[in-house]
Amino acid sequence: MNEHRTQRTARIKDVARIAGVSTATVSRTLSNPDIVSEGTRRAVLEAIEETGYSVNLSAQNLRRQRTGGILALAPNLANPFFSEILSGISDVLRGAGLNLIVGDTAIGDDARLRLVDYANRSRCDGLIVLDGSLDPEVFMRSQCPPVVQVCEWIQGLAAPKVLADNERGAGLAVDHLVGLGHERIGRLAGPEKNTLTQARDSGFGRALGRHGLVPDVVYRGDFSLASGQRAAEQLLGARNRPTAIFCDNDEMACGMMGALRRAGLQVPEDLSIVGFDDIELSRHLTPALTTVRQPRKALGTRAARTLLQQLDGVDVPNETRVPVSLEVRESTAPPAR
Amino acid sequence: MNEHRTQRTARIKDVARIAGVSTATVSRTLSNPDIVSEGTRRAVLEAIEETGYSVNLSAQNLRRQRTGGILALAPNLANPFFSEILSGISDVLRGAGLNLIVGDTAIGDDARLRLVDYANRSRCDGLIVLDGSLDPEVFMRSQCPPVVQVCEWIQGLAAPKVLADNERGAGLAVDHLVGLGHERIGRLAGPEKNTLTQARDSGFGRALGRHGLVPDVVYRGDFSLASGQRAAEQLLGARNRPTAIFCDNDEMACGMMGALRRAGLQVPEDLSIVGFDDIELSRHLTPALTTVRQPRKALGTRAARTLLQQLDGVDVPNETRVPVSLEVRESTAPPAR
DNA sequence: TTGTAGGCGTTATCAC
DNA sequence: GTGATAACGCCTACAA
Repeated sequence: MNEHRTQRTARIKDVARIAGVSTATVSRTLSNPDIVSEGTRRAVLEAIEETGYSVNLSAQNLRRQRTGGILALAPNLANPFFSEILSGISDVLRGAGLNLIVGDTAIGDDARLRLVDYANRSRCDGLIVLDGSLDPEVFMRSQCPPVVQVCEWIQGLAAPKVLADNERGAGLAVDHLVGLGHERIGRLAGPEKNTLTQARDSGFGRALGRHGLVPDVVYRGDFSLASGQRAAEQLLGARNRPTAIFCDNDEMACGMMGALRRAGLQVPEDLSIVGFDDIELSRHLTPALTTVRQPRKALGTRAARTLLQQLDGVDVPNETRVPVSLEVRESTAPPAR
Repeated sequence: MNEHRTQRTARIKDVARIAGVSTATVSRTLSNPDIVSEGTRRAVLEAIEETGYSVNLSAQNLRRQRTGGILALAPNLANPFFSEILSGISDVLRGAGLNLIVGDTAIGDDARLRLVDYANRSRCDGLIVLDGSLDPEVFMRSQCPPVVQVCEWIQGLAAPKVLADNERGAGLAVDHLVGLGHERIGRLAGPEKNTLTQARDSGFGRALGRHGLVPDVVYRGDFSLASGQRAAEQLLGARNRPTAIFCDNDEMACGMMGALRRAGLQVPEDLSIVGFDDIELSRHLTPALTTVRQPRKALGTRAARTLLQQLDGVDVPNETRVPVSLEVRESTAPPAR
């Protein structure tokens, strides 16, 4: 209870002195309590309590040759889609005593250069990559710690992936729309080179094919609300509209729906819309959005667990598929006669 | 170019040996290039290039008595409101060579205990707190590094705050509604003990007072879409409805609006709604939401800069107010006659 | 301008 | 069971 003037935070030495043992014993008490005797342990714990000691992580990390941190690389921190995945990652890492360090890859030109610094054993013990547009080479150098990819993935990077079942999701959307009677089904897709978009494109095409149909118009967006709005404007200007649109995420669907309704078009009466992700908002829209549900938190936790296994030297599957499901709400209906 | 079998990553010693200098010189070349001679510098940089050396941060941190990380504590990573602030923080920290470590405070019962471990100099060089519901004591212990609070703040914690001008925001909303002719203005507020809600409550009441009015009904929510929906249900069941509602954030406003419209009520014809935050979504809703704009990214960057100044020993203002503005859109109109 | 050397705080190895 | 002690990799007086 006595206040020292110099509030220097306690070191392991201080604890050792007060407990009347060596620093080695203090260290053991903390990391391997079973091998110290009952009495010593108690003395040490008391001294720790008294001094308010907590281990210096920089020193511990140096000694243990690790950093205690996992770096998550996301294209856009501000996007709720990614932040919920991060939340899942965070949960798992905390349990493992690891810090979650986040890196926003959506920055200036120097971002790619910097990445080399970050993908380094001295910076982090592992990487979780949520951005499929990054250069694979960075992650293939020997200094780079283990990597896991989530949601999106990088062409040519062999690191394990944790993915939603995108093909199946697209299939569910198509089956639903065709079941309602739609035959002219368009698409609001993500960027052409995005692996996730490609997977859904392929699922979309195949599912249509099973029903003897072919894709109608395809618009390109960038997953933003604004790009949904832009696609709606294109759609409104077109002569021959599809009766339904399958969007690559809920935000674009939402942006599109807003613009369409503002222009006087009725959803779903004039046009059915299906989204992807099932962000929380979707059920609160009017009309509530029919969408393919993607368990984002689960994607995050799975990714983090996969990475931890890798760090433990356990073999992990090259690809983990997380199931998706269709949430049918109000934005889809049979096409107008 | 020669591949070693053991891909041991290069140390400062290796660089020194190859460059034919001492490790001290290598270190100086990196941290203070001006004090080494032109030729030596070039030799060292070449050796660094050749070995692919990058400094070991654990060692550097230990030596420098720092951690290289700033911990941001947010109540809910999955909430886009916070994630955009984090994005601003991330930008600034990266520029300063600091890692952004994120901690989700919305976790199990043990969270509060753990906090003590995290608010520690050996864990991070500084803290940015986005959660006003935390225990102030944790941040007042001597082991705790400098703290900055953003958006919300903790009663009894003296750490500098970076805040939106909540009182004024509420005032803008009220002035707008009163200007439209509303006299019975209700409120969908956040939790009673939330400091941010309190500030807006007070701004709300004062602004009404200036117009000779008093607050109408007050609903309590928790900033979630779902709680907006619940408030709408209460509202729908009430006899004597206000003609306008001022909500503490856009998500509650959105949840409320969705539920009202689903029940057949027209916004803004039957009820005007004003939100707070101006999240990206708000302009895409139908009707587009009138809301108080809060520059979230700026809040993040200001907070981060304030913290960096504190770390540099610069005096910082106890409170920084970031201006807000009213975005008038479609969800507000004169009250029905 | 450059080199030498001690120490940052911890843990693992080796004795006892 | 416990205690010395030698690293972990880097930086910075101090000396040259």
